[in-house]
Amino acid sequence: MAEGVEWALHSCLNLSWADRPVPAARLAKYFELPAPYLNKQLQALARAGILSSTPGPKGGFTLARTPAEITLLDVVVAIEGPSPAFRCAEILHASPFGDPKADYVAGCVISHAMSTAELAWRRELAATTIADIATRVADQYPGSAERNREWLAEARA
Amino acid sequence: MAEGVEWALHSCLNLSWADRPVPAARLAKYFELPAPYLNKQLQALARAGILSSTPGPKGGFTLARTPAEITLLDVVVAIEGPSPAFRCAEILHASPFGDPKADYVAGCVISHAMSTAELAWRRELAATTIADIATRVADQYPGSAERNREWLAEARA
DNA sequence: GCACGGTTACTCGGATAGCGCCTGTCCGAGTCCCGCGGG
DNA sequence: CCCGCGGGACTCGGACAGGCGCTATCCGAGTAACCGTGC
Repeated sequence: MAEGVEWALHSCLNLSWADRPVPAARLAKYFELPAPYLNKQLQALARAGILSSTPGPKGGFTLARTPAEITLLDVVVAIEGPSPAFRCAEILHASPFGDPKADYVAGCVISHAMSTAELAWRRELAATTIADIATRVADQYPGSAERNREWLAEARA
Repeated sequence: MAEGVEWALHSCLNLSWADRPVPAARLAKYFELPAPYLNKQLQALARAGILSSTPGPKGGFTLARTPAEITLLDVVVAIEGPSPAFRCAEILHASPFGDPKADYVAGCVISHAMSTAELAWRRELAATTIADIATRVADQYPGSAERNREWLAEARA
């Protein structure tokens, strides 16, 4: 899986603590990441309607929705794309007894089993929101929310 | 996900029908796939202990275990490798309040959530065996087992 | 003191190289079958 | 007719190029804040 997914998730979590737009460079500084590339990932999140971007001074990125309305699946799909990891190439079309005009995405038993497993994965991701993550972090590391909000609001580097 | 996984799964299914060794070239011909590359995938399955290879004429690949003892997860792991799709890079180490010597694979809430989802996926794959697939195919496409066994036993192309 | 316009600096946004992994290909080592010759 | 042996062909096994997607980077368009000026 693309490493940018991890960055995007942590960025969304950080943005859930901030109370005003945070520039991509500031978020990148937080994890010592290359700023231009993180910017690219945040753009993808903005295109997906997860983030809202405001240009100009004092601008940056903000969550476009409530943290409770952003699931982990939303972020993963925004970065990785909507196509599933296991894509049935329908190789049964070339098999000796295969029907060239059959729909093997639906008819192939193997494809069906893999899709079922992947559905379980997606269901799990869709059941967890950024708000859930934030709650657990607050529970596990008290005070981190306030610390991070202040840090993100500090003078830009 | 690597496309070779699909080939490996279909190959295992075919081998569960065969009653004697099948050469890689014959399996490749079944799906009109490039033989040398399919051979490479089958080698990986053999290294993982899923297939058993016998050289020489009338040689080829055979299932090393009962179809009921081969799960989809076994095949996926043999091809894709054991490392999970989402690998926590522990970027929290670089964060302003991060502990450089903390274990963020276990401590990071995001990493934990992603691992949970991936575990659900693996659990689903581990619950399905090649024998299950074969049963469903026999149920859905009657006679296909016999047809395929005969075809695989035919003169090599 | 207030309103307004120009300047400035800061932000996102998309277009552009570099690298690693998967895909695809090749040839060599090993092994079993088959035919031939001898007993 | 039966047994042993050598040639041959077929199999796997690992080493070698090519292509695509993720990683990393840059510079330009747009916009809001800020400051100076005039009223």
